[in-house]
Amino acid sequence: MERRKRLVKQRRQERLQQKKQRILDASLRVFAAKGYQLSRIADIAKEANVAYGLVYRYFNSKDRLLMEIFRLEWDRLVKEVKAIADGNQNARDKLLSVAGAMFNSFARDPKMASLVVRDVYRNIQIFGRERIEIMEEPLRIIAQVMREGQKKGLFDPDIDASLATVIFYGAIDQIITGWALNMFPLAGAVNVELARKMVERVLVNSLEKP
Amino acid sequence: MERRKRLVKQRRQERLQQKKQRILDASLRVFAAKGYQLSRIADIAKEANVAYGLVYRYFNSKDRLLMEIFRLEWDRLVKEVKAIADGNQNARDKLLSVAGAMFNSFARDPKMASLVVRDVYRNIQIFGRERIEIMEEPLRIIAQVMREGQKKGLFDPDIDASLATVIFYGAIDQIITGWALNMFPLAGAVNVELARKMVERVLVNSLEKP
Amino acid sequence: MERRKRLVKQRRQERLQQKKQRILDASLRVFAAKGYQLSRIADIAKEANVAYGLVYRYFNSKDRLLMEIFRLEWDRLVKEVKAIADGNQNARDKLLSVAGAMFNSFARDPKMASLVVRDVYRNIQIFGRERIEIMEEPLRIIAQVMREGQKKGLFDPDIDASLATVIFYGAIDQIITGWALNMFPLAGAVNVELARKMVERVLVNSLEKP
Amino acid sequence: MERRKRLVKQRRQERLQQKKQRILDASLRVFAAKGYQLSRIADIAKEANVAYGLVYRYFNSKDRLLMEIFRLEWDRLVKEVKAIADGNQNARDKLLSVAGAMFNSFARDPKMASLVVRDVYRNIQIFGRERIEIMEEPLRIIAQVMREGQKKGLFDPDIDASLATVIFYGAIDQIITGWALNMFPLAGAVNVELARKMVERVLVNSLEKP
DNA sequence: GATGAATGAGAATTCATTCAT
DNA sequence: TATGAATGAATTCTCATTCAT
Repeated sequence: MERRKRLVKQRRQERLQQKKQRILDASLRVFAAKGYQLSRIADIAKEANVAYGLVYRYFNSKDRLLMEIFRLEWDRLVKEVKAIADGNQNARDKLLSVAGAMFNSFARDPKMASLVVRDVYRNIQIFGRERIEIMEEPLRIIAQVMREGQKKGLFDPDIDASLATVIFYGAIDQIITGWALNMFPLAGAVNVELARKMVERVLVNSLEKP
Repeated sequence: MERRKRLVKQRRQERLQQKKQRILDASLRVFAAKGYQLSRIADIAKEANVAYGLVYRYFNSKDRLLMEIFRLEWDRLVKEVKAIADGNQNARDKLLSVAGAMFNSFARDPKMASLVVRDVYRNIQIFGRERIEIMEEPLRIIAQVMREGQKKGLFDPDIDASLATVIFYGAIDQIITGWALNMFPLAGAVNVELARKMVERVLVNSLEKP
Repeated sequence: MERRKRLVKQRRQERLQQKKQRILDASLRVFAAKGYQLSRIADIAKEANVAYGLVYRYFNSKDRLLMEIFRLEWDRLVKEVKAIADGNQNARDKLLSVAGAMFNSFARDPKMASLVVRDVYRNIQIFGRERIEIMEEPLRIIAQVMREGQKKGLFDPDIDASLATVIFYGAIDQIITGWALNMFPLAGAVNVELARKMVERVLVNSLEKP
Repeated sequence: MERRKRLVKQRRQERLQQKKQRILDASLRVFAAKGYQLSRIADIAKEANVAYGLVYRYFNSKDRLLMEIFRLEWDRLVKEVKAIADGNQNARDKLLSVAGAMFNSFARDPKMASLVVRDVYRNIQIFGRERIEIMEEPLRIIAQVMREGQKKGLFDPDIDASLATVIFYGAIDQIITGWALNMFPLAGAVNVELARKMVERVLVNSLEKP
């Protein structure tokens, strides 16, 4: 008797979770298609096949919805990057792994990446300082790897670590942006392997001590 | 008699031009301060000390206003970049000059750069495909320099020119973004000379044939 | 066998009654704290520790809930006032007793009185004509006492009984309102005895035949 | 030439003022008919024959609109009451004049009085403490007159001035409420003269020193 | 009976844009 | 040309009420 009750409860929980996920998925589709500003909650509700009051039960506002979508992906990425930074590889390989992780993140879910690139970024000011720090997290980690590489004698100490960090991150970000916006000159080609190789060839190698 | 008329006409023209300029300047200040979405035409009109109906006489819409602001700066930059590409330097020096031009462009007018970085860039979907091509112009030119360098035997032909272009452009763009948004790890420091040097050290050198 | 069944049934009834009472009590607290308009059913359900669907099982709507709360107290008061009017005292003492009953009603349950004063009273239009008549009941009774006093030669027949009724009722009501809203000049002091005395001194005495 | 310009400007000013007034009048009608809560800005705009954005140009919100309507009337009343209190009559005549002013205020504009009675009062909590003080202003003034009467030896010093104030004010307010809501036992009859006389007979006389 | 997820009508408010003067 | 009053479409969010479990 007890067991059955628990089962029923659990199943209900699951169904709710599914519904939340359905809204999340629908939002992603809608945001990705029309952009944050042009998306209406009504569109999302329709896409998810729920009443739009329900969107507000799960997410308190349109902003929160965007942030939640973003956090899910971003936290995963940051965690991954952090794990790489905390790993046993040398600084050089860490950077390569970070690049790989970021590229794969896009390959895995291009719509999400698109959304992050286009909307979260642009709306930084709406979300306030707190959010910016979240977005800067990968930069912090990369900077730390850069300095580690210099300390260990692997990277050239004459290189400005801050700028190198920004260059590295910007290069990767732009590649992803190019993919996301289908920009010249990357139009059409999402080749993670090549991107990794080129980052290595053009960027990472040159960090080494001459 | 004729001459006087012409003079009067000319002076009037000038006064109008001045007013248009005033609106343009005001828009830049307002957009830069609050971002495009949060800026109201009323704010701009107030800042420019004109009635807001007047904004519509000179610019057809808020979008046009942003685009026009953007075009002014962007066209200047594109022209400069194009001039560099068409010049007599070798490909390597051309890239360095392009980086320098872009950095200086920011140093000259940080607000404008901010605006471009934050708003134009991220509003691409609103402005439509046509705008994207304008924004890609520098990429086209840089790509062309890359290929020229490879053809001339200066750059390594094994490097993927498209990706190298994106990496180069992304790195510069991210540095400017970092300055504009006062982002970690560049917060506070706008050092054009150092940025140029690091781009050379980390990026451009590695393009050369080994 | 029969008896046990009845007992079980009775106990269940009681439990239900208790739950209804809990909702009623909670509503009172919530309405009193935030006012009718700003109170949400969810607040009440939370305060009562029940699901909010349950509120609808016992009360058909938010309006009904307010009315039911109100009726409980109001009916008690009206009954009391009616009993006084039907009693053996002379008209003069009846009025004093009515004033006392009203003041005590507030002293006994200030929150309820507050609610009546602030919300029921001012929501009359929402509740419709039927409700107004309920609210006018005490006025009817007081008017009747007034006329009785005049007929018996105790009160001055030149006084307009209607106006005197309204004056008497309004005075008492305002005193209670002052207490309920903590209004100047009664702020802080709830002195039923003094209020009774002053009503006698200022109002009731002057009704007598000169 | 100058003069004509000024004239044009002035006429425009007048037309604007008229429009604001038209909105104010329409609001009063709508609020009075349906009550504040049930009135929609759209109703008011329609009644005033303007677009509803315009309502927001003149009044920043629905609340402000109600408050502005209220203030216009209330300030007039308070000023009148204050003038009476500051006048040369003795305290007794001052009270009578205050009662008269309040009654006339209703007779002059019953809809307004209705609105004040039903909505401003009820929404006191929405408008916050500051508003309450405005509403208490007449009470302050009356209390002052009461005390003046006692000091001058005209009124019985054994009477509690605070309570007497509340009784006096409550009586008048209830009479007006009765008229406004067409309540028993005053239904139908708005007789300012009789009301004045009765307040004198039943209330004011009894304040005097025995 | 009890729960709380789901529904969706409803209203306030904003602001780009138009237009009469 | 210049003004700023006027317009009203568009959209978010709330919350009483219903209903499946």
